[in-house]
Amino acid sequence: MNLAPVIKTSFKQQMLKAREVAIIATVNRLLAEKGFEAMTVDEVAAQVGIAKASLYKHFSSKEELAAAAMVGVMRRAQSYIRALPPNAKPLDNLRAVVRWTLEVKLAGDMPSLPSQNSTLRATLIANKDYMDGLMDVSDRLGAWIEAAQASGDLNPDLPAIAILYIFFARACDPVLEFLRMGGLYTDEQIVSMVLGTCFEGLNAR
Amino acid sequence: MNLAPVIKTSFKQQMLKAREVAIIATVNRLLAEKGFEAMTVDEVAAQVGIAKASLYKHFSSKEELAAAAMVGVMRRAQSYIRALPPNAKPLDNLRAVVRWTLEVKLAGDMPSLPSQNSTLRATLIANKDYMDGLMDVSDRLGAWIEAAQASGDLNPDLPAIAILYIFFARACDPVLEFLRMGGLYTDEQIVSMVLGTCFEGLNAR
DNA sequence: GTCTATAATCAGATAGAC
DNA sequence: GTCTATCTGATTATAGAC
Repeated sequence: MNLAPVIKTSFKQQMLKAREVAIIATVNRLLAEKGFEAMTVDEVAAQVGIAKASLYKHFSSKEELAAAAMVGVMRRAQSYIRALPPNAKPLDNLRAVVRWTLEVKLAGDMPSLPSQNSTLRATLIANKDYMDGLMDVSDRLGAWIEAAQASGDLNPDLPAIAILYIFFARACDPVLEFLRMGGLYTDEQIVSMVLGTCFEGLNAR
Repeated sequence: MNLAPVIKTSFKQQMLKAREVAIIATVNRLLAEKGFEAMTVDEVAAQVGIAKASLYKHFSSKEELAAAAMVGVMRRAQSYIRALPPNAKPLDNLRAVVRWTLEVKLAGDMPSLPSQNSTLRATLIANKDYMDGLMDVSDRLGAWIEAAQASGDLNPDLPAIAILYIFFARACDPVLEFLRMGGLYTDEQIVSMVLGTCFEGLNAR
């Protein structure tokens, strides 16, 4: 039996897959650094080390490129959340998720989307992987939020959805960069401060 | 005596000034709506109702245009802060400033800058009016923050600069839009929730 | 200063050979 | 699928008449 053809095909596919991973990683970093509007497709191609036309064989538009990066980070969030202990205190798991978000952002791995870009929003909303991930994350966090409110850990007067949004907003909190720019604090200190004020507020206790 | 020339000049200058005000107002709104990158000079000219070339007689670049809007909002912030009662509790004044920021943003009047745009940053840093305003605001808020920490109202374990940054970050907090999009809450409720969680945190008390 | 018309450039996307 | 070369349209900025 001659297995060469199938092996060759598989190898080729692996290479293609690896290239796509490299592309998405580059897009992810550029989205984190400068955002969707400022990121150019030329730049992505140059940093990946391939021709721009080749990019368009993998992804049909700049929006699809960004969406792929967003799906990636959503998947990572899902993995992280699923790996958390199901029997832990809901509040502890929520704090862990927020901490994870802040750490990813501080590491420069959190792609940032423009607040209002209709074409990109449309692409994301049409992306089943992204929307499924978003729903899954929202449902899991939502359940913990309600449990934490019921057990008297989180403020029960706030709508759960508001708390959820406040968590999501940590993914684009500029305070992290502001503090890092000052150069006075370690990343761990910065994360601790922002995490602490998120849950405990600014007031003295 | 013939006063016609001087009157005519003054009137002309008033018209020019009014036009500049209209331009800046338009830029302010567009910056709030879509941000610097997505805003186009054509759009500004069209909405003001003048030719694009005329815009460039008033402002030498798109960056200068944006900077003018930023100077405007900074001046308004200064006015608001200066009008606050100097003998009030520092914490009360700080809450008032944060509330004002949230209300301006919710009203669609808070211009939003891209996190990292080198050319725009350079223009802003080179703009004396902007930097002076920023320093003034920072100094005044900084003094209140330290006073509130000393009096046991704000958490004294946090660096004052971190608290200041957290206040500044309310000017681009996406939670406001998120909550408004849901359509379940009034603007006043939204402001109250975000203001409350900023100072009191998410935890139950 | 305002206008129309146009330059100059840049960025997203594609054609077509290999 | 990858490349070079190119198209197309949008966008910043300016020339020059009035």
